[in-house]
Amino acid sequence: MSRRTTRNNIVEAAGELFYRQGFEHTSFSDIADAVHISRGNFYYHFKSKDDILDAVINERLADTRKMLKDWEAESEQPADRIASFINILIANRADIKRFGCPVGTLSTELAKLNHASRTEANQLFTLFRTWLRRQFTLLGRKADADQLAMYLLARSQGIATLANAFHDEKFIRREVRQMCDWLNTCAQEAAHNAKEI
Amino acid sequence: MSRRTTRNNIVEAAGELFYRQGFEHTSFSDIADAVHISRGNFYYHFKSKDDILDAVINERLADTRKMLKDWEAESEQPADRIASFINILIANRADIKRFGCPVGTLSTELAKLNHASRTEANQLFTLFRTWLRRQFTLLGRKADADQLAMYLLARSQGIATLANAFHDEKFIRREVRQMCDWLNTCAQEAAHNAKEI
DNA sequence: GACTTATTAGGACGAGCGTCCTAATTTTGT
DNA sequence: ACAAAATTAGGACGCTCGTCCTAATAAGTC
Repeated sequence: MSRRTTRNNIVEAAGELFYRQGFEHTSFSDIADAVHISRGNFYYHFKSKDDILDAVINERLADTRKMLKDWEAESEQPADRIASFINILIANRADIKRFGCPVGTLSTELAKLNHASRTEANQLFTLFRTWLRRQFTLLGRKADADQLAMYLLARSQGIATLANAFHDEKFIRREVRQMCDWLNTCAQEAAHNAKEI
Repeated sequence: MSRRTTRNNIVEAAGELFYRQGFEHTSFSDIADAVHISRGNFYYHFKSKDDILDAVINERLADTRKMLKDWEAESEQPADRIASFINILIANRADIKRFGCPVGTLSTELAKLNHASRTEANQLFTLFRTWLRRQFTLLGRKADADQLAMYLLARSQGIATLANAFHDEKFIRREVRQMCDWLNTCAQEAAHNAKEI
């Protein structure tokens, strides 16, 4: 897809390091070592560390938009699409156990730093929220679609936080199973309501 | 209770700053300004910054133990005690909106820093987990007490994370209401099961 | 009131940080 | 092949950090 430019390498390595070690705790030297370039050379591609962060966030936003689009293409049924969302916890369980949720932990860190890019980072949450809301609407839960979206987002966040704290993958599996059950109940209720009308 | 010593002042101010700005992002100068003491003078009371963190964590552990004990003393019914837990989200909603959950955000940060006191900090989670588990057991849900405890912990964490990201207190109120409903259902089921036996 | 101990102030230190500058090198276009 | 442009390396900078040291002051003891 995108060419293997130095700039891309920097963004990729920085994104990974920001996720694993946190934004503040990641230095230019860390990134330079990962990309195998000189430290002082960053400023040809970016004008500051914050600038790198913005690039990382924008890439994540683009990746997320693509992922959500793919999920819509892959599944006809909104319930199946929502299930795709739930299952990222399973797909990324090893990383989540070690580093938490990439979206949530970044949002939390930037909030503490009172960082200018807070808002940008929180757009990641908004992306999921809006997308989930639409799926729940399609499912026939227009009235409380946003509440359901937020419920699912919050629950996923909590699972990631605790899985990370307790280093427990099995907890993720169990909770995902419960969330899938909940989703089925949700879908059945919606179908039942639809019949009544 | 505890005397107003310089040491106590340091721990208190550091605890507050670690919560608001994060551990790493809080410098000795920040704490010194808050306590109105000289910067170099910390090392009479503590031997390192990590040492201050340990003191902060230990104080939080002690405070939490006391709080849990008080909840047990205040309420006879386990369901009411669990409700006390749920309601800290309401009591602390303003701080949670601004800074997230003190337990969760510290755990998340120390995980990224791979800090030696990670384990200590996560004891805070364990405290709540064990206590909640006991209450659910008393409620008659011995078989899945731990799962219910983890569910409640995780959900609370997620609510705090999203309330912080979206700067939304109303979301806290709504979710707390739902959790209380869930708790009531939980208690009724338990009572029903008890009758059958 | 002198002496010992406890506590504080304030600055020095070395290291690491983000940033910036310039010279060298590689790539590109003709 | 050569000039222009793009890219990189490497070090200098000013600053802040955690840490440490020592002199000054306050508190407590006999």
